[in-house]
Amino acid sequence: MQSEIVIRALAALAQEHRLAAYRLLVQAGDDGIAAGMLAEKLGVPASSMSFHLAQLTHAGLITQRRQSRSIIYSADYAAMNRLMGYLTENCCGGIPCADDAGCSAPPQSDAA
Amino acid sequence: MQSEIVIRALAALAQEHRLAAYRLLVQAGDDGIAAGMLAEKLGVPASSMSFHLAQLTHAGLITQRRQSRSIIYSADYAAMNRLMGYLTENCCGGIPCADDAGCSAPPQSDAA
DNA sequence: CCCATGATTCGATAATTATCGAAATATAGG
DNA sequence: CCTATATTTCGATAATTATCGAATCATGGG
Repeated sequence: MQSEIVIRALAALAQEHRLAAYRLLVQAGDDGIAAGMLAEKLGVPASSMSFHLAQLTHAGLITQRRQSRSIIYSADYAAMNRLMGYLTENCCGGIPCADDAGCSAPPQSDAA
Repeated sequence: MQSEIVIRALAALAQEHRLAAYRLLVQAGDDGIAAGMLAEKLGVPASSMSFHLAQLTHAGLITQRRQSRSIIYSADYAAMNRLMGYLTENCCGGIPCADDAGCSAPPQSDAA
């Protein structure tokens, strides 16, 4: 995983409406949620919601599928896990971390 | 954990130099790294580095301590773990996630 | 084909964030 | 006390990002 996509993912999540949308999608699971429904739940105009969903999609954090006239968005859990792995990579320089540090990053074999 | 601090943390990490600095600190462990050394390693002017370190500090992701004339920064692992917990909170709406989804968020009792 | 619905794209504007030199602050040593 | 070092604060400017209405595109039904 390279830092450019990581930054895009972090930037995508670092915004009130996008974070809220992402969390709703995480909780929704594979069913996903339609764009219009997200806009309604968050009280955001459709065009703004679309802009935010595009950012999340471009960052690889969510996926979209069309279902009739609606576009259903879903969280991509694997992407989130790659992101977390990247952030804790080589934690503590390989020294076994104290438990209370909670540093539990698994060794990343696909590290860039 | 409330979303405001989460957004601050994500925004703090969503920047090239700050992400690089944070990762160096994660790998450095408790020894930490001095501000000047970080600036040198990243090829960033001292004043810019200071600005970025302030953002990370304000987000609660790193801590600082003075050691003689230097200020040593260290990663706060617990903060990172809280952040990850928040992002995967209530993953899949409580439905046991598929293994390949890698969704391993523990139940967050201190969830906001 | 026409109309309604759901969503995205466009374009202009407002708001936020990054950059970096110069000046200021803190610490240490002679 | 004076000087050197390490870092932060200030201030001005550049760059990026968010917002939202209007226009456009895609789908489905009558």
